[in-house]
Amino acid sequence: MKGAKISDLLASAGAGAEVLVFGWVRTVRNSGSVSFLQVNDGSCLADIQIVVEGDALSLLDTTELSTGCSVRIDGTVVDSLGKGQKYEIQASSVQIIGHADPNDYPLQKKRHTLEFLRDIAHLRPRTNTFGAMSRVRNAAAFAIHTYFQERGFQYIQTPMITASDAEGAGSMFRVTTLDLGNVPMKSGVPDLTEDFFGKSAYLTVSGQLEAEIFAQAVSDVYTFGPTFRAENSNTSRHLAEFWMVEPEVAFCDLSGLADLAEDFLKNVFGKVLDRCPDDMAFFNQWYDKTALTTLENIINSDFERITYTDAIDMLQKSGETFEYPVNWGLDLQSEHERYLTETKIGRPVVVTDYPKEIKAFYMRLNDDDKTVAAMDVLVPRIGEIIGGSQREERYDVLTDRMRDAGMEEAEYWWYLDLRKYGSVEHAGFGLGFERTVQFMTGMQNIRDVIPFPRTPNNAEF
RNA sequence: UCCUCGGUAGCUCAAUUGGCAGAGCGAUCGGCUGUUAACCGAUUGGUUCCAGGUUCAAGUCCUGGCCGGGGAGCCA
Repeated sequence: MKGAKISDLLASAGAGAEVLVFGWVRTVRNSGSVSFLQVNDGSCLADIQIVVEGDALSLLDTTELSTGCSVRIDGTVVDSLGKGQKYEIQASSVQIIGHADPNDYPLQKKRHTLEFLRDIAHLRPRTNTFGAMSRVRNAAAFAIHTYFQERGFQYIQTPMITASDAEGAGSMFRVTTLDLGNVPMKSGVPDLTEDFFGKSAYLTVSGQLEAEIFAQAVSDVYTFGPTFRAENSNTSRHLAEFWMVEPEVAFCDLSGLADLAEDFLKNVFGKVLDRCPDDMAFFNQWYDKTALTTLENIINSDFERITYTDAIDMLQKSGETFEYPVNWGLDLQSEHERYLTETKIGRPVVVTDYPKEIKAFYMRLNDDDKTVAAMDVLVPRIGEIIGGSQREERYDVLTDRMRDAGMEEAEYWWYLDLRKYGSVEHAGFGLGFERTVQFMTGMQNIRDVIPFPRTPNNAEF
C-alpha cells in the first residue's frame, strides 16, 4: 500500500477516508491521554496533525517519538476539533520508522538562522523555509521548460567541459586528470599533451556559443544547466556553480529579444505564484513583505526600456551622489543599476546599446560604430538578472572585433564558420536561475536558494 | 581579492571601565483530559574560534591565523 501525499490529502480527501501517511515528525505535544504529532512529507508547506489516543497511544512509546523521527501513520481523516487546521488524522497506529535522538538532532522546534542551516545543508530541506524553497525552485524550473516547449524552442544540452579558454570574462575551473603531485613537464611548463584532452580543458562558463550553433540550424533553442565561475566572489549574489537558462533565437534582433525576456519573466513569475501560493505567502510573510506585490506589479506592468546613453543621462541629472563616477563609456556600477530600477523607475528596466568597449566581442556592432546591441534586465534588489545581446552575424565585423579583443581567430574557426555559411541575425540571453528564485522569494542570500551552494572555500555535501 | 562587522552553552544572544561567564529556547525528569513554536515546575548545561603576547587579573586589550555576515569588484 502506497502512502498518500499530505498535499493531496489536505486538498481532496474528505473526512472519513482511511489513509496511510509517511513523513517526518515536526513537533510532538503530549497532553494527558492524547498526543498530537505534526507530520510533514515535503509535498506542501502545511503539516498534518495526527491525533493519537486510546489503543494507538497505549501501543506507542511516546518517549521514543521526537522531532525528526520518520513515521508511518495509519488512520482516518476527521474534521479537526481544534483550531488551526480543517482536517486531522485520527491514528489507528503510529510506527516509528527511523529515530532521531533529540540529544543531538540539530533541528529544534524553533527558528534557526540561515547561517546555521547552511552548515547542516543535509538537514535543512526538512525546515519550512527549505521545503518551500525546493518547491518554488521546482515550479520555476518546470515553468521555464514549459514556457519554451510551448513556443517551439528545443532544449539543447550543451557541454559542461570546454577547451576554449576565452569564452568571455571570468576565470574558469580547470579540468584535468594529471597527477598534481607529479605533473609531466616539458621545457619547464606542464605538458598538457599528456592530459586527458591533450590540451587545456575547463568547466563551461556559458553554453551560448554552442547554443548559437543549434539556433542556426533549428531556429529557436534554449539551454538550462549548470554553469561554473572560478571567480573569488564573496557576495550574496554569486555562486561558483549555478544554473543558467540561455535561449538563443534565430531571425531575431535586440528588440525581439527584449520582448522575449519580458514575456518570459512575467510568465514564469505568474506560473510560480499560481502553483505555489502557500510557499510564496510564506516567503512574503517571513522574508520579504513586498515579495508578492512586487511580482504581481511586474506581471501587470511593462518593463521600462532605455538605452545606456539614456541611463547615463538620467544618472547625471539625478542629483544623487554616487561613489563611482558616471560618464559615458564607463560601465554601470551596482549602485547605478539599483538607483535606476529601484528609485528612478521602480520596476524592471531593460538597458540596451552599451559602449562596445565594455561588452563582449560577439555582441553586434550598431550603426553608430560606438555601441553594441546588448541588453541587461535590471530588477530591484538583485540588479542584473538577465544579460543578453543580438549576436554579430557579419563575418568581417566579427573578426575585427576579435582582433581588437586580442583573440585567436583560429580557435574559433567553427564559430566563424557560422558567419560564412548561411549566417542570420540572431540573439540570446542568459538568465541566472538562482537570482530569479532569489528575486521571487525575497531571499537575501543566493546560498539559500540552491540546495548545496558552492562558493570559495565551500564544497561540503 | 579589498573594505567593514562579528565568532561566548546544542540554538539565539547578553556580560558596564580589564575584576566570580549569564538569560531565553532546546534537552532531561515530573505535572497537565484536545494541543497549535502547547503550557506549568525542576534539573542539565562552557577549551568564551585557534596560537602567541600585555597584565596581579583577559570573553574584554595587542599581534598573527581560521571561519562567518554585510558591502565592493567580477558577473548571471
